[in-house]
Amino acid sequence: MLPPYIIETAKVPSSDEEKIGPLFKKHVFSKGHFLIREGTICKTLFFIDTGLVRIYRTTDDGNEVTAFFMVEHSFVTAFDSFYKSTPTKYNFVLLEDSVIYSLQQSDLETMIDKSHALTKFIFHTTYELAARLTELLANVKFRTAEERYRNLLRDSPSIFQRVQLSYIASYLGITPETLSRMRAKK
Amino acid sequence: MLPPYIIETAKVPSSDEEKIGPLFKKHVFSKGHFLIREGTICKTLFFIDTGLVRIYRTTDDGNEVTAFFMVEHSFVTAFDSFYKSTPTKYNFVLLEDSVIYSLQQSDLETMIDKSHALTKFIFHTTYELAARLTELLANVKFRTAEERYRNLLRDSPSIFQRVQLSYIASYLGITPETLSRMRAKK
DNA sequence: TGCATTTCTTGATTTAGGTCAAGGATTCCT
DNA sequence: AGGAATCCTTGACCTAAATCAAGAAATGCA
Repeated sequence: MLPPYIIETAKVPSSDEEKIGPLFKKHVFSKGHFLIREGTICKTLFFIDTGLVRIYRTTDDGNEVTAFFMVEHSFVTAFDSFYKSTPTKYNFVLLEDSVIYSLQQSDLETMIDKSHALTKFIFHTTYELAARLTELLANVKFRTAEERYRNLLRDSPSIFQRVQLSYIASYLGITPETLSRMRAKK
Repeated sequence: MLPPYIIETAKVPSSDEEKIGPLFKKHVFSKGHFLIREGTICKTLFFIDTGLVRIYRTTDDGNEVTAFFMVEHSFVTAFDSFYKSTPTKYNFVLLEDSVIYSLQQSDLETMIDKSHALTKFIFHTTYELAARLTELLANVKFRTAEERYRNLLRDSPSIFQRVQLSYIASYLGITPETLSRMRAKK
């Protein structure tokens, strides 16, 4: 079944809905569940209906680096794996109990065939992700740790309620100590 | 006309080619030409057939920050503008004389309709871009300036022949002085 | 409820890379 | 070819944030 949020937002006509609905599967997963594990090949496109996913990788020296967080109403997949069918470097783990929809890569062609509305919508969300990544990149390159922290606090205050600080630190590209110090001064 | 590289790589059947070929326009632009200027709304998807594009933005304090470079055989557009029809923050300028193809956003639907091969290919390249951005982000957050420089030198040595050093410095997220110093030691 | 584990904070010290400044080397233009 | 921009290099100094270390707080679990 197609998630109601997508039907509304992407304005998927009900004629499309009948045809592509069966391609989507609904899942309820608990906190701690891995959607994708590093080293595996990912052939699934996920849609987060409710919940929160942390995407991270492990560095050569064994540290975990949070690449980013994805919240409800986002598509996620391992970009470095999905099309190329190579093992991904990333882990996708749920930080909250979540409702997730999945679409298999093998059904993508059918989806493109049967619903332009959804195809355009996925294009759209992918470009938004690219825009977000580009923004993050500019931030981490040319803003101070303090500015990045203040901006996150301004733009996504709820993340501080939902995610432990060490993950946020590595998302910001700083150490937990530095984050702690910045929080201390008002 | 569809660029030959795409026809081959995306395996676009000649039946599709006839239908979507007319949607693409070929351009020859000189070094220094702006494909996209910040503040404008971008409704065009470009494909770089030959050449090199520098994508940069201007910070609050008036500095230019190179987000990244795109070389031949890449699709480029202002992700923060294309779908949302909001003014982009980025400039796309040619660093070499280039052959560029363009597709108007208004023709995207037709393209999706007429060629699944190309639609899939554009999905594919967009995910590759997202993978690249994610990689860059991890690099800039958790590798030293020196490591980032060495990696770039290893992975894309030709960029040093094609692009001036101050642009490469801001791509790496360092100052020109630091880049110069790193080049000096062997 | 109480113990153990994990997470967060605070302090002292170090360092990578930034800033400022001035001299060379290129490139561009007529 | 010669002068003017622009770009790159080198040096001296400084600062933001990392590292190392140890205690406090929160969370999980029997």
